[in-house]
Amino acid sequence: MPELPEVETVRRGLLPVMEGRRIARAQVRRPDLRWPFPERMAERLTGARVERLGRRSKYLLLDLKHGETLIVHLGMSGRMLVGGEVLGEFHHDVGAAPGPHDHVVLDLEGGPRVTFNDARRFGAMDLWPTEDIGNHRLLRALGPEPLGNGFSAEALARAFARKAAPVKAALLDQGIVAGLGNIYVSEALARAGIHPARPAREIGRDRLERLVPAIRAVLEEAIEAGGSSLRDHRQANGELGYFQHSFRVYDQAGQPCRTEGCGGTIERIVQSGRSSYYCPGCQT
DNA sequence: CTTGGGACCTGTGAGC
DNA sequence: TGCTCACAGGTCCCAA
Repeated sequence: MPELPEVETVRRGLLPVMEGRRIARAQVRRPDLRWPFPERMAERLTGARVERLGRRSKYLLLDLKHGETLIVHLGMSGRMLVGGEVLGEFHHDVGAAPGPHDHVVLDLEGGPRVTFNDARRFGAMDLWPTEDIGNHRLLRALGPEPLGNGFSAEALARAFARKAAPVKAALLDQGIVAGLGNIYVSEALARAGIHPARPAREIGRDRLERLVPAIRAVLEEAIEAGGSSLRDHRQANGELGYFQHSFRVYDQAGQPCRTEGCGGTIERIVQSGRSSYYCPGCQT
């Protein structure tokens, strides 16, 4: 579910609710998500003030006043509910009582209740010293932020230099660039005119110079649109999650290519067990 | 070292 | 209506 734009949308939604506020009470309703929760997580969160709410790749980072950071990953189906609103996955269930998938509940002092809900439980949470956050096992091997200064055609050229793997797989590798997922890789490759099966090392410098801004543009536009909402029937908040209407190829198999004068038809292929979408007419 | 496949989970929609 | 199957926005871990 959530790739960088969706996680950033969640962060922006939580910001006014959580930043600067104390967690009056934390409830942990099961022992684990993908991994066991850290020792005594509820106690360590209770009473903690959220100093800063940041993001690294697809991870939310809540810096707490006592020097620990709460690391949150939404996995495939993780959502954050604020009061009755859903941030991150824009399905609804507004106002529903705590359900079987409401795993962590945070009651903020003078603020609403924030609930972490994750049906599939591929998500994760951990607590780690803020000063050492870069060494956390989940964060230490991440590549550059695609919207940051460390990401460039030069950086991609170095990472792709001896990679025989398809460019689709290379861009999903979080150690090469952090935050892209299945949707935005397909969308970025479509914008750059690159076939997803092309071996990464075969892509020339000129095309990498097009790929980098294509990645940045698609992420920025998606953030602007509040991310992408798939498989939802309706929205609680009309301002959120409209980027799915701007997909050029993702989930568009059989549809005509939107590129001017192309006339191709979008195809779906499977690469390392995951769907890739592209236009055979204008992606080479 | 690289690469691909399996594993982890639950929910949903299509087809019969 | 109810069943089965394919598939879903991620990524760790391990075998080849």
